[in-house]
Amino acid sequence: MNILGYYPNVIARSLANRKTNTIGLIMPSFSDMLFINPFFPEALRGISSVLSENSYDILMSTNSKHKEELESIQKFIRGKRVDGIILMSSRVKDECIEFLKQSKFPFVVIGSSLEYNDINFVDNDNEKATYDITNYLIQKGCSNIALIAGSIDLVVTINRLSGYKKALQENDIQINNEYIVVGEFLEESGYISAKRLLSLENIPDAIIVADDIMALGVIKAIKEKNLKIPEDISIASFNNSILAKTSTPTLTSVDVNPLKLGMSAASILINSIDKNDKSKSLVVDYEIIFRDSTK
Amino acid sequence: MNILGYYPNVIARSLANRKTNTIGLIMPSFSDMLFINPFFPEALRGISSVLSENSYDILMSTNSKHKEELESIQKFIRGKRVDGIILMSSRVKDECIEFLKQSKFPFVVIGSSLEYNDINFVDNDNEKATYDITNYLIQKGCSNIALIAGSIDLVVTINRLSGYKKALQENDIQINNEYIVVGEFLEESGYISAKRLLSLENIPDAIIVADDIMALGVIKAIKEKNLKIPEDISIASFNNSILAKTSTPTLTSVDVNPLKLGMSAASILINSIDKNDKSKSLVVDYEIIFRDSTK
DNA sequence: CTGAAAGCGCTTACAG
DNA sequence: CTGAAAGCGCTTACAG
Repeated sequence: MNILGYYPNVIARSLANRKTNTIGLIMPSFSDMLFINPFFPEALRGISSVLSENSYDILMSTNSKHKEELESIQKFIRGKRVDGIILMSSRVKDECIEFLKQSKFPFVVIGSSLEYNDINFVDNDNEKATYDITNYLIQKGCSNIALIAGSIDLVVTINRLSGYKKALQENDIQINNEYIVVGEFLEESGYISAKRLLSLENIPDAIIVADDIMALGVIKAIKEKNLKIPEDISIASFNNSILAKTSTPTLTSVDVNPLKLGMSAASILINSIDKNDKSKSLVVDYEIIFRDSTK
Repeated sequence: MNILGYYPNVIARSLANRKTNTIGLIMPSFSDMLFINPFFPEALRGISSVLSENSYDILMSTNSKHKEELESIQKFIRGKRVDGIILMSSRVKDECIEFLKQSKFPFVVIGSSLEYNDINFVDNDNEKATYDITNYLIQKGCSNIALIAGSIDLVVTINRLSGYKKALQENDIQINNEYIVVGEFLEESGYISAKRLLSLENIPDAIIVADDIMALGVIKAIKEKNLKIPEDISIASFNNSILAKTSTPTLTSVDVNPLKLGMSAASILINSIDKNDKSKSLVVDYEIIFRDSTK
């Protein structure tokens, strides 16, 4: 048939056999962090490579506001445009997860849900990662450890907060709520949050930051105060982007393995569609890369 | 109808009216630079926002090798899956452009073609940008100016090379082929290319680099030689990513406005589809951001 | 102007 | 096992 130049009309085929061979990718809205963050292209690369091998295409949602994410999902499902959906992030009481679960439509979350265990998801053990880092800083003699987290709506923030608190408690260090700051995944936000911490009576001797970009702002604020990193204040952050390697000082940062998160998410989803697998979750290893910003 | 919970089947509609309201996005293959580069997510953001406003969705190609790009295009078109196509980069004798033009299928290129003027495209004036930078460096007293470019297959490389040569010639500076190095858009490649330049008998007093990430490698090589930036060697690069702001020293870099490139590409394509517009091209302004890596 | 029929290009289930 | 018909869920062109 190929010799005759025949090529099947994919749309007609989809209509007939009720299979689109397309996965809907729900992007974080642009107001959101993930777009700037190198996490996103890496995860997309992982998703794309696995879907490609399995002859699935990607239909990307084009929403600019957070509210539009659910609308995109509904549009994709009701319009019968996709066989499954990948959510790139998860929130507390996530209405997208809620809707997808209720619809019994195949989906997978990069991240996890506080409300449901019986869904497909891939995630790091963010609680343990933050627990490990906090413990490490304590081991190195820090006792006034602050946390600059991302939005409190994000499940990842809740998990990290909980790992942070757990480590402090186990080491009999009082949790100081002034040391917990919530920000956005932007350099400016890191800067502002750090300035707040540095204006406290007891300034922290270590700061854990949710993302490398934010950490750059933190470094800036600390340098402005003429404090030394890591002598006066240690910094540890997340995502191990190229910024962590190139900043001054270089940043201790957690590699969350976005490529593997993306690949795993895609393959779990495909199995759930093609083989009707039960809900499955996977914990992807993280790795703490120690650099000059910690002792 | 909405009250009754009716929602049209988009697939069926597409089959009936031969319109998918979907744009195919041909991603650069992963081996390629653009994926790591912040250029890509920004351009995607621009594309996405315009398509979203016009009720178009994005079908992303999932190719991992360069050769697969053309296959993706053929699959999209023959399968009648998209109404138009956006190419994220352009090469010399680009077979994707060739095929699309021949098929008379609506498309737009982010970048330009050396072979065709009568296609839809958006691009910076890369020749002039490089011309401007080279002139600036000459004005500041540099005369041994090197160029670390990207792949020679890319049209952007050809254009920049030509702007570089033009500025040298106009200033009666001999073009030294040893000063022209071709690399990949990776830090390591910048490092290796710079080491080569620094091993020459007459080392350059200025280096123009195709991307900030590569420039980091260049900085590293120069520091290893205990040379000073910009006193001994000036550096200027492209893309004005966050790396340019945060590296030590900070980098003079060209902001190519990827957001606008993406938005313009999308709107030109939509006009070409919906209003059957003639081929149109747009030159997007660049801006040279001067920082500490140049005098 | 309205409504029923034909058609988009496939797949599937069924008659032979 | 093969081949023609019915059906996927819309839109479009046409008869009334």
